Parts: sequence; structure tokens; C-alpha cells
Amino acid sequence: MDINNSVNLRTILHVDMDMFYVAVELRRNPHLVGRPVVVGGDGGRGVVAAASYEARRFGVFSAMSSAQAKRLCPQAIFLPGDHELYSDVSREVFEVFNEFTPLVEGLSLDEAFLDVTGSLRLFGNSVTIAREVRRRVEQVTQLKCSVGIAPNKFLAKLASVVAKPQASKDGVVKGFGVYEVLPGSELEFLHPLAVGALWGVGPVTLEKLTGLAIKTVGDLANFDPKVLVTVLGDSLGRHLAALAQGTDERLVEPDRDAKSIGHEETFSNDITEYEIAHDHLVRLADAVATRCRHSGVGARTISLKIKFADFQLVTRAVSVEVPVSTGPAMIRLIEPLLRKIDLSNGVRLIGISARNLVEPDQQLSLFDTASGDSSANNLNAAWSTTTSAIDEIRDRFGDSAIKPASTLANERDPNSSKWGPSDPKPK
DNA sequence: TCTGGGGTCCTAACGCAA
DNA sequence: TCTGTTGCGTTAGGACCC
Repeated sequence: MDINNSVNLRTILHVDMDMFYVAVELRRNPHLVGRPVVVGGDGGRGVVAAASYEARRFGVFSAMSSAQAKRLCPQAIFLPGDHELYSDVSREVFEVFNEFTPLVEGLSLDEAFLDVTGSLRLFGNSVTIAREVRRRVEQVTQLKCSVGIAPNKFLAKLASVVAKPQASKDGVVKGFGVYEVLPGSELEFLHPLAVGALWGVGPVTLEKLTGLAIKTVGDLANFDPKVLVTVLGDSLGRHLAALAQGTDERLVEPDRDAKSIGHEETFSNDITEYEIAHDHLVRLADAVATRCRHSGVGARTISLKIKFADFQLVTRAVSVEVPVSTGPAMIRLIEPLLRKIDLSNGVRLIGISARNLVEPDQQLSLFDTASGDSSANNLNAAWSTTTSAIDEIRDRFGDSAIKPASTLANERDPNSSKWGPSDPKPK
């Protein structure tokens, strides 16, 4: 194991940008500083992506419907959001993080864990490093961030919440900027907190815990873990029981590969016609396919998501052996599934996502086997073909390549299975 | 005018073959 | 030939996060 990333005696920073999207907007519109600003869709079905502390004073917060935000704070200035710009600024911020340690795990555009255990000798103690991270981020981007320090990830994340500025009715209370949970004081910090503050406790789990009279993390820590497992399931039950004891051995994992790439869209008016749904799906599939090719991956599973007017959600998925990375190929796979769904009651949202992503060299070998040409150009040509990639796959590999994976999964390789098809079955 | 869009992870149910 | 068991991969759905 990497000595810098061992679970013992670690120093983990959780760095969180302060109202990131809004802060980026204020940087290019300085005249809005000090005013209630909301980033998010202000159409009929939009929601708040981020709100300035001035807007939060009126009770506006992320994920609230824009309509409600407008009712609470009619004077708020709504901005549509500019994801490309936020991504660019995020890259600058992460470059600063990398000045301090290579062990940087991004959680989103605006927050990351940094394992600085191995950097202490070089840069000084944890608080010195945290202050320096804040100074450098502000120097490079003119944006502020808050830093939590702790011996593990989840405590560091909770600590960064304490470090952040807070909006109250009377105004914005300046945060500490840096807050450290010292080794040995974990439980003193943790146990008074509301159990809902724990990472992984959402509305559903919170209600279950409330039903067990568990209100604080301390209550949770004193509760029988066996009962927790019964009520919450094995994985979540054990996980929360460990967190309540201040234990979190998850490592900071840099360069985690994306597990899926998807796009979805909520329509301003519900759709009832198949043809219109199909057209939207083609557009979304094209966007997903483009991103797959940019990332150099193909998808072995394509999934379809439909949210109906009454908010009922269904998902359908299909898997194939040969990964696909063109829009037409994805559409050919997903179209039969869409056709089986009754759209007559109105569709509010359509989404498509590419999963089971396969690395380029694995794809190359698949194409290589068929064409005898292993050059990357040949692979790219196969990808960018404007004709249906499914047809191409069928031509090259035969019908078996586009059989549903549930069938393929059971067609075991006779050489790798214990009993090959020609061998006698076990008694 | 209630409820976005990008994800990750987990679990139960199921089909199939050995 | 039939049945039960086991293991594996897929599918569908749910909870959660920012």
C-alpha cells in the first residue's frame, strides 16, 4: 500500500468552495456583489443550483424549485448558469490542490478531499497547509473556499461545514475558514451533531432513524448495530454504525474513472407522442455518444429513463457485448425499449445514459480481431461512421454481438468454465 | 407553477447454465 | 429426465450526494 495513503494517522483536508457557481458569476458581474443572486433555471420547472448567502437569508437554498425561491425572495437576481465556465474555473482550483499533494479526490466541481499526510514535512502542519490552500485558491481564482481538517474523510467533510460562512436572518456570519477536528477529539465533535448531518443519511433514512428515537450521532453510537442492520440493511447499517464511532477508513482516491455518462432533460410541456420522444432521445444520445468518444470509452450498457407527468419513474436497460459509442448505435439499442412504454399519460423527462464503460484498449482489441487493423485511426473511423454502428457490428461480428447481455452472460467460455458444453454434466 | 441534472452505490429479483 | 442448488451477470428501482 502507498505509505502516503494508509488509513493510519492520516491528515485529510476537505476543501469546499464558498457558493461556487454564484461566486464565479459575481467575479464577472462585480456589481451584483452583496445582492441576492440565484443560479438556476427560472423557467416553469427550474430549480435552484446555487444561491448567494444574501438569498439564503430569505430561506432560498439549493434544489428548491425556482418558483418557490421567487416567492421567498422576489428581488433575487436569477442567472441561467454557465457550466463550461464553472468547469474551467474548477480546473484552476484543482491545479492549486495538486500543488500540495497528488492525492486529490474530486467530489464535484467545487469540492475535493486532499490527503496531505505525506506533505506535512514539506509544507508544515495541517492548519498551515489549509491556510495556504485558501490563500493560493484566492490568489489564482479570486474565489474563497473553506477547509475542514480531520483524520478521515467524513470528519473532514463535517469540519468544512463548521468552517463555512453561515447565512442567518440578521446577515451573513463569517466562517472560521479553517476548522480542524483534532485526533482524540473526534467523538466530542461528532456526538452532539444531528444524525441528519451524516453523509449518507437522507430523508428516508432519517425518518427510519427518527422512528428508532435516534436524533443525534451520539444516539446512533449508543444504538445496537445489529438492530441498525436489520432496519437499514447490511451495508448502510454497518456504515452508519462505524461513522457514529468516528471511524471511516475510506482512502482518498485520485483519478477515479467515471462509471457512467448520461444526459437527461425535463420538458416544459409533457410529451405524449412517440415520434417527439424519439427525436429528443436522438439528440440526447448524440450528446452522450460525443462525450463517450471524447473520453475514449464505449458503453456496453445503454439505459433509458422516463419520468411521467405524475412523477412515476421507469428505467430500462440493454447490454451488448461489443461496446457502442455512436448516437445511432445507442438509439438502435434503446428504441425497442422506448416503443414498449406507454407514453399516452404524458412524459415529463427523458434521459439516456451509457454505463459499463470500456477502456479504449479493450475496444481496440475487439475491432482489431475483426478487421485485422489495430491502428487507432481505424478505430476512430469505425466510431465516427455516420451509418448505424450496430449495422457495422452486425456485419463484422454477426448477430451474436448484439444479443442481449442476459443471454450472453450465460454463454460461458468452455475453456474457462469448470464444465464445458461437451463435457458431461455433473451428477 | 412543487419537485433539475449530473452522478454513485446498493439491493432484490430474475434468468440461465452447470 | 427432472428437480434443487449455486453462482453469476443483468435489470430495475431506490437512496443519496452536490
